[in-house]
Amino acid sequence: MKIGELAKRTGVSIRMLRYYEEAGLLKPKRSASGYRDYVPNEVRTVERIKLLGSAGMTLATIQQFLPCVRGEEPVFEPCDELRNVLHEQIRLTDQKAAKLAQSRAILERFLCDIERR
Amino acid sequence: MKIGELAKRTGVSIRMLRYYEEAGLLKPKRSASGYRDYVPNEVRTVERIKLLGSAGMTLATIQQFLPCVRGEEPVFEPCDELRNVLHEQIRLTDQKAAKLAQSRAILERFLCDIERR
DNA sequence: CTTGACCCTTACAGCACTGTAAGGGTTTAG
DNA sequence: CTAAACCCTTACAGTGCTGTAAGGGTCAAG
Repeated sequence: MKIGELAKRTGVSIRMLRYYEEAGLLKPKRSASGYRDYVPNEVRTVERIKLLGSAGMTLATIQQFLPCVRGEEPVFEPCDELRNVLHEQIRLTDQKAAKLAQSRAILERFLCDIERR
Repeated sequence: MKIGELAKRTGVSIRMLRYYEEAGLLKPKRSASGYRDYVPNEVRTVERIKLLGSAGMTLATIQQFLPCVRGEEPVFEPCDELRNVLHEQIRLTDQKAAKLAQSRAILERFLCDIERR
């Protein structure tokens, strides 16, 4: 499968598929002429990358995490270490959420001040 | 007051004070030799910028908002329009928070999957 | 006068993507 | 064979700050 088709099937732009590769998340073989040649399985891998990305992970983090999710078996060895990544990720998310809640409170206060002029 | 002192008093780096100016948030006079000369009042303005910034506003947004907060009187005319800015800002914040909550849920799910291997 | 502390401008770096463009091969259908 | 449709690499742009460095004036104290 060439890059264009993978892009269509996953909804991820060609640009980003190349970027994923640059980040070490995909390693497609190359045809004689240098075209990237993806195995059908990669479709799922890309879906997983999207999922992890939507969980707020950086590509670098996803790279640590992906081996764990790759393959038919959902989980395996290095996951002991990856649990930490996950906890850390959750911590970061909560932290951002807290900051956001604080921002919201400030905005709310401004709104009150203005409404009641 | 020169820039170094304003920086010390507000805890904002010199770099950022110049950046605020570039964004149109501060307009200090210049001494004969070209040094920025801030009036004492600017200390409060900078504090307000920090506050609005901590509410998640972009400098561009703060610029729209600042005239409303500037001056002794906390609020005045253009605030009818600024109410919209504020509502929009809250909407954006809620939107980010929602996305974050979603991310957290995904992470949580991963964590479960892993814990229960 | 000299030195150290300050100030000025311009501009590049970095984060984490994402788009787009330039310049140039490959493949495939007509 | 030719042209459209694809693919390749390299690299710059933009977002929204923030730091840092280069190259060069200004000011105050000794």
